[in-house]
Order: sequence, then structure tokens, then C-alpha cells
Amino acid sequence: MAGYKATKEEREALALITKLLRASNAVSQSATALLGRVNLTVSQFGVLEALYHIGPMCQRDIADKTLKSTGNMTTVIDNLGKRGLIERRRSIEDRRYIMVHITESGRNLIDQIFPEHNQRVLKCFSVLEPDERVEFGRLCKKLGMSQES
Amino acid sequence: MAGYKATKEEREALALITKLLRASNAVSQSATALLGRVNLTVSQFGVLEALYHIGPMCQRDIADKTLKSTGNMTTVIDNLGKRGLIERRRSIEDRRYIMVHITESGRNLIDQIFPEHNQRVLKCFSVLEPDERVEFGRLCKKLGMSQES
DNA sequence: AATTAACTATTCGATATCGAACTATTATTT
DNA sequence: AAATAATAGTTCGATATCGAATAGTTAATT
Repeated sequence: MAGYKATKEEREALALITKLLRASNAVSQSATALLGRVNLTVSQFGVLEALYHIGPMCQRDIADKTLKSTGNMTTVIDNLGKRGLIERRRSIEDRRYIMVHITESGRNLIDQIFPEHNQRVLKCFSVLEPDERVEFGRLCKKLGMSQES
Repeated sequence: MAGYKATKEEREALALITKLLRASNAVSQSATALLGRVNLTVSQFGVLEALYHIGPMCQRDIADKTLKSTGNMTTVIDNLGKRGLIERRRSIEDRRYIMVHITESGRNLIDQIFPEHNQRVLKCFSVLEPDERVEFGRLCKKLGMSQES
């Protein structure tokens, strides 16, 4: 048997991270359940939605925005490109950059699912009271910002 | 341009899910940063840790516990098996089940990283006050349980 | 007893994901 | 100007992940 034993504080923290991961999982699964209908993965949706709302970005910026690696971006954006949902345009000023643009077709796809997607996200959080939602957002933000480099 | 426009409530919910995913990502990354040292993936650690603390389980139960598919479990457990960290034993009473056991070697590995892992998790949440941690856990639990079928 | 239904695990194809090595381009240093 | 450093994107190998199809086992039904 192990000689190591977690302290009470540690056990509480472990319980807390479990709850957080479970909540995050539940919410994101429930919110993205409709993506299958239009054959989008969660990653693809994330990228497409960012381009839709923020505008053209280079892959590095998209990777930062979605918390993924640049190697991963190449793959995801390749797959979006195959379906004609985005377009790559090499920057002229600095030829290292490739600006990624959402196409008309990509825009239509987002328009098609966004209303229901928003409804679902809203519904997910409707188990919390309004003031609980505010508090939850505040605490998440504290946690999300704390680990930044 | 899109004819669709999100309501204020929807926009707030979208902002909230972003904060939640960011928090979840930040915490889980910071907590699991040391796994590379012992060549474990996050999934492998999750499975191994569950077996360590709960005891032998069949793959279906492990999948439920870790919120993954059974197909995925086959892969992850295969990879843990290759390294001799777990053992599969076909159940005799009901031959559909395969009980997965952690080995001595697997137990040693967990013992080796668990103290530091716990410290890291604890540190992640130390940005919250004690009463905030309690409240955060309560809200996460509400969210995590709400989407269950 | 035979059929059907329910359930566990595996397989497969497609996509995601990381980190590290690599190429191409631009910026900085000497 | 040449060498060096920094940066963007790609490639590769390994692993993860899903959903659907499949095989094998047991339970329930007829």
C-alpha cells in the first residue's frame, strides 16, 4: 500500500477539479451536440466561429484563441478548407503569415446553426440563478487568468 | 451579412461558456504539466488514477467515470497495458466483462507523481478564497448534474 | 428450447492533438 | 553584407477521440 496520504486541503482541491471538469464536459457536450448535423467537429466549429466573429486571422492567432497548437491548426484548417468553408491567403507584407478567411459558404453554415447553438448554451446555464451566473463567471475568470504565463 | 442577432441573455451565456472552458483548460493543463516526466498522457493518468483509488473496474465503468467512449477505452487501456501499468482479466462469472487491474508498477508510478500533482491542483485553486472554493464547487456540481440523461 | 434483446468490448475510418524537427521568411546583430 | 535569432507554418509519429459496425456473452421473451 502507498505510504503517501493526501491532506484534507488536497482532497478538497481534487474533488473540486473533478467537479470543474465534469461541468465543463457536460456543458460543452450539450452545447455542441448539434454540430453533427452539419458535420462539424467541435474544433472546426471553434475556428469557424472565431473567424465569423473576429474576422480574418493568421493561424498562430487562431491557435492562441482556441488554446491549441499550431500543428493542430494546420490540420483543422486543412479540413475546413477541403469543404470550402475557409480560404487561406498568404500575406503580401510578411510572407510568413497566412491569413485565414471565412467564405460565404462557411458564413452560411454558422448562420444555420448559431441560433440553436445559442439557445442550447443559454439552456445549459439556466440551472443557475442570474446572480449565480454572474458569480460563476467571476470565479471562472479568476481561475482562467491565474495560470497565464 | 447575417440576419441573426443574439439576444443579451444569449451573449451573456456565450461569454460564460468561454470563461468556463478557459478555466477548465487552464486548471487541467497546469495540473497535468508534470505527466510528461513519466510519459503519461492525461487520459492514461485519469484511468490509472481511477484504478488506483477505486480499485479494479470493467472498461465500461472506466469509460463512464472518465466521460469517454468504450472504443476510446480500448485504446487507452491497450497503451497502459503495453507498459505493464495495468492488467486485463476476463471475468469468470460474466464473460462479457474484462476487469482492469492496476499493477504494482502502475501503483508505483502514481505514487511517484501524486504528491506533486496534488500540490499543483491545490495551488491552482489557491487563487480562490476558501468560501469561494466552496461556492465554485457547488455551482460546478449544479452544472455537471443538470445535463445528465 | 429458440428467438430476441441487451450489454461488453473490439475494430475501423476519420479527425484531433501534442511536441519536436524542419522549411521559409523576416528581424537583429555583429 | 553575412551570420544569427526569431517567427509562421508544415510535417511526422504517437496517442486520443468519436460514432458506427461487429462479435461474443448473457438475459428476457415467446
